[in-house]
Amino acid sequence: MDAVPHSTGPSSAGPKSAGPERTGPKHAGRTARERARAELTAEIKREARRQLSDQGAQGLSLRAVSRELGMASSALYRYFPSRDDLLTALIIDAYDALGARVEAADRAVADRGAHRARWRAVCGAVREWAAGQPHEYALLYGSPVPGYIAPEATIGPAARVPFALFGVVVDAWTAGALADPGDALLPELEMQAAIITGALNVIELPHGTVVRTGIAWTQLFGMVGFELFGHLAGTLDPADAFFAHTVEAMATLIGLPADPPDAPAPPA
Amino acid sequence: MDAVPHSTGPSSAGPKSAGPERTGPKHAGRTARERARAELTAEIKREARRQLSDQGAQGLSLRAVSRELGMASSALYRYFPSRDDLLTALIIDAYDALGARVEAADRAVADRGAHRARWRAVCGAVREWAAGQPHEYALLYGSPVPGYIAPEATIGPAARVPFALFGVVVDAWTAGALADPGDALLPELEMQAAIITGALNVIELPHGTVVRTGIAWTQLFGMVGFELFGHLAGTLDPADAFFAHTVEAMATLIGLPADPPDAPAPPA
DNA sequence: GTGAAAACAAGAGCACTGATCTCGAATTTG
DNA sequence: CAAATTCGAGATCAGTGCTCTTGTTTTCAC
Repeated sequence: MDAVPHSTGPSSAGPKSAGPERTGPKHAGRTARERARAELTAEIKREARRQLSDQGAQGLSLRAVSRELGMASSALYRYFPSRDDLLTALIIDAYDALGARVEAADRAVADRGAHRARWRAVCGAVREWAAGQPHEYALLYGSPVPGYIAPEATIGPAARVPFALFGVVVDAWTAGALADPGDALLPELEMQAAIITGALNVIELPHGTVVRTGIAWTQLFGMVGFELFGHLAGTLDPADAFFAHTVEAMATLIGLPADPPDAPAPPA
Repeated sequence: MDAVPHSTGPSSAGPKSAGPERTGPKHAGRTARERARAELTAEIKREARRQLSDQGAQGLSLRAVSRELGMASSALYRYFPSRDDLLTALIIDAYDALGARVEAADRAVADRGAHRARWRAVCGAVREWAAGQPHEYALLYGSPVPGYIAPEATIGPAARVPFALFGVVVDAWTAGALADPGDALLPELEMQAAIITGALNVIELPHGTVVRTGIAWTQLFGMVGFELFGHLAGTLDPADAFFAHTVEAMATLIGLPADPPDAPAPPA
């Protein structure tokens, strides 16, 4: 997600003081002060998320948040050193919310061997989440907001969706349901596919399949973003059919076989 | 810069009064005042675009623009009723710049029958333009900036890229170089494909091909956006190979045949 | 030409914003 | 209990988009 290793350094969420880390993450908020701090932090984020959902990142105002919470604006800086840090915290939360939703959608498919149904579920979950929280989606996948350097802490949560997508493909492959497309790859791409395969903790996965899944990944977010940001208006605008069709087309591109007949059929 | 004849219309730049339209669009700036107005408008946009390229839409400040131009900030409102209107003007210009670049890249392929080469050229032009003006790309395809309602005047310029993509496909089809993929489409999608086909002024085009081109269109922008916004970092980050490979894969998905041997070969 | 009408630039001002600093009050820690 | 730390509030600063008023300049019709 971000190329610079030290990213924000001391400027990410939370107070910069290394502070009372001695207890470790045993249970939340030992002292009353710590508990109050955690609660207030959560409350700030909740109110900020509310404003974000209302008017987008542009309309998120520290002063408005503090006003709504009945505190001075300056007090907010004890919890988030800057507006961007608050935004970063919201970004991480949003990545995690989306990731959790997607993973849940995958898990909800009872038949773990119905790979195409799982693929549908994962893709559909992305679209549904985006439709439900358009501003948060825009925060994650739209233009980077400030000058911005994506903090290190976001790359983990951000990877959950591609992990879910690749998880389905890996399962299909290890189940023997996938054929090697036998694509010829450029050397650079071959190496990158190898790195991805390694990150997936899987013995082997045809590199052509890896790349095709990458194509489907970028396609999915391109399509969802276009729908959400109005670029499909006038042509593919009610995008339900286009989306459903495309998800199948991408599954076919990867090579996911049709599900057994008792699996949930494609919508409509 | 702008292609639409009356350019801004009543709602964007310019005073709201219908004013001196009697002369018609014969030649730019008849009276001295009109000429000065046109020049200043262009100068404002130029300076605004400069600031945009520097710090993104977030960093575009009316006051800074006026300061740089040596005028009072209030005077700027005679030319653009609001900051969003200035942004809208920049958006339209950017769409046109991108569209012109893409169309030029297509035209630059001498052999009009080398459809795959033209496809490569068009896709590559999108990526190159995006890399060259990341902030303007973000303005067009990132999160909608204000509360925002895409003004009517943007849809024309915005359509130039998909038109260029479809143009290649239509040419390939009319040249008999394309096979009907014979995709089964949902009724809604079938209707939308018919609408698109109608908008293309082409007698017939297999609806499956239309939809596949739509898939490639969304994939292209998803991939370019992901690269530009850093979502490929750590995996497919130097995206040249991935991009080249994917462009070919999408051309294959549509059914564009390989070019004749004397045509420019795929890069690398 | 001349006088009315329209367009214009500038300045003051409003209601905001993010951010910093200082100063008492509360709380945790030794 | 005392010292150290954390905390909240107020004042303040520089900056923003935008509006309104005032006086000047240009244009247009007679």
